Amino acid sequence: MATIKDVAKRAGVAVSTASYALNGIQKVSPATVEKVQKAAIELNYQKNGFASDLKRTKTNTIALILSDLSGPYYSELIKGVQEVTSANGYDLIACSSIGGELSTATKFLKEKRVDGAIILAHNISDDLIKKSARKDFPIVVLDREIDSEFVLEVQVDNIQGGYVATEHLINKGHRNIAYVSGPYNSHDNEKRFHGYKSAMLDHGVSYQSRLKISGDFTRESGYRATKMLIAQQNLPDAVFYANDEMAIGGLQAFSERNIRIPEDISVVGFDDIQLSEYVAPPLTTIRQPKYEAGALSVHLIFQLLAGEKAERHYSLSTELVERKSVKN
Amino acid sequence: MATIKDVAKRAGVAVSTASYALNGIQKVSPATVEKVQKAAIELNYQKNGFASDLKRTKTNTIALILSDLSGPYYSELIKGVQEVTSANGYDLIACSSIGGELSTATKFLKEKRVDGAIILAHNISDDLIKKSARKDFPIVVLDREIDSEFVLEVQVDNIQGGYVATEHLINKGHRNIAYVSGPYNSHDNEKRFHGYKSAMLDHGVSYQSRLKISGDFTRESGYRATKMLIAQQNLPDAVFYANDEMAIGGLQAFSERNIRIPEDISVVGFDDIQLSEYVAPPLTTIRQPKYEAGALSVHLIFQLLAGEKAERHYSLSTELVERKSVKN
DNA sequence: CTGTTAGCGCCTTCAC
DNA sequence: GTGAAGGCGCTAACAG
Repeated sequence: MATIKDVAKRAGVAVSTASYALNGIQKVSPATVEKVQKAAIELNYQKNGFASDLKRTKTNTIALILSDLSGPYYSELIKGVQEVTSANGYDLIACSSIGGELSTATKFLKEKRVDGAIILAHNISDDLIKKSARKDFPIVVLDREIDSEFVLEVQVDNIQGGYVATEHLINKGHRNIAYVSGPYNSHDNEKRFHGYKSAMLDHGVSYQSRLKISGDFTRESGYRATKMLIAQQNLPDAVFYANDEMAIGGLQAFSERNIRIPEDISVVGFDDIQLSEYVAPPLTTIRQPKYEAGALSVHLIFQLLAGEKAERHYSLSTELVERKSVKN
Repeated sequence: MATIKDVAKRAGVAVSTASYALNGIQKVSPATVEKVQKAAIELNYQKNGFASDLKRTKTNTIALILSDLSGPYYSELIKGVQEVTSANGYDLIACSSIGGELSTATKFLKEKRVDGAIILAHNISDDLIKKSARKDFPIVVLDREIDSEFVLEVQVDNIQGGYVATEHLINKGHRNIAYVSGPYNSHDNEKRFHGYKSAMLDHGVSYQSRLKISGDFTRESGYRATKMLIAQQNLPDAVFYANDEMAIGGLQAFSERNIRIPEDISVVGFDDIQLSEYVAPPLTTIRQPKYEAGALSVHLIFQLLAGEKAERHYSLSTELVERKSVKN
């Protein structure tokens, strides 16, 4: 592997001159630049990224940290992040936090292998995030609240989403509305639940704790929760699932028992994942502005990197997507 | 930012000793190790990853290069790669090749910011791959053939897949079978088509070029191609779409014209994407061993990195998934 | 077991 | 406009 030294030698100049020439710094004569470039090509020279980063203490790349790279859910989010990142001439790498403390994500955070990070990964601790963030290493969190000067929060308004979903059900004449929850440690779940309860309250519908069934955001758990609901005999008028995956699991459970959606019972989900449009019946759900969340997050990172100030908290609103799983 | 020097000073030892202690090299007394660790914690020391990589000329991370990080298609593949990578104590980063020559992917390849790469991205040139690969930087390509000592090819047996799909249609009594193709520059498409033709030939079914309709792997193109097919009046008995996305577009076109699947016409796709199970009717298709492809690829990288020899070409076989889009 | 020291490859003052 | 030299933070001989 040729180094800049080799190039300099071959071009018959000093290393510094070669460096200037290669980096387009207006300090060398055109003739010299050409000589250097020629030598570089002849030697198939490629700069060593690490050495360069080490020296400049800047990587020009930002990381997107996800708990699971393979989740189809992130598609839109990634797109938003990617577009803005490259529009600003930065590089983006995605890394997974699987493995917790030993994960690639943790390593990149701790060792500052990037200039900033966007995090949507439960299994990265608040503590690590707080410790890692600093002026020249801003972090945006998408799934939690962290009180630190260099950590910004971009959130989807889950309370409003939960409220709208529930209100829709109420407006369609439903009163007895069950809530299938996400895991207890999920912020998102808590807020959706909060919205659900508020809507009930505001419309004079009474909430009883038996209406809350616990799930964990997986399809399987939605299936199980629904089975349980069915087994308990007295079925509610409608079910609000804290996410689409669980709703799809629920749909399956209902269909196995020949309970028709929406004739016998109405269903609404949350997220608007791609599948929701295709299941039978197509799922009425709450769309999250994922692309926007991604794009905004990177924007903020660049803002902080540029030394500008920014609000610490952002809330993006959701939108009801009406399809066919709610009785009219 | 504290450096190892600061730690050493605070612990009252030499830098090398601190380095050994921090890296768990059996050369320092337990007492010293403790002293050093204490100092490190007090100073909130974090090693600088670049400096470390620079010195070791090894990053312990491999890159997965995809043309579009946001494609849901890759889910399984990524999982395979991820699991094997972390099982070997390596880190994985995913990066996109959007932007071609200027992309993050290109930069990582050129600057050797990782120890090896797995590539599934049309817009990275063969030339760049050939130039980048070397003994200590093995590359696995998933979507093409490249003749170079340090580039390995892992492929799905598309010919066999195309053959099996077509044969299935023939076995079910179809004779007049259309093929909706992917883009012309796609290796995968070409092989699937090849399989299709072989199966026809082997079963004494004649192929005419009018049976081949061109598409480009997008849902939209499947929709358009199907519209065209319908407009031409004399509908075939069955359509083999070169991928599921197009088949799903086709399903929609048929449904708009009230052409029933599979009563009026049979359909088979290719890929077995998640959606295929949920569309109406559920799509009969060819499953690709994506997880296996990912896992195998990383395995091979590690093998080469360890200096072992490996076959240069691998072919993984596909499998027919029978659902409801083919008439019995 | 511990300390000294020489780079890894590059960038960047500072003199000339 | 060009060259010499120092150092980014870390590791790994080598000596003691």
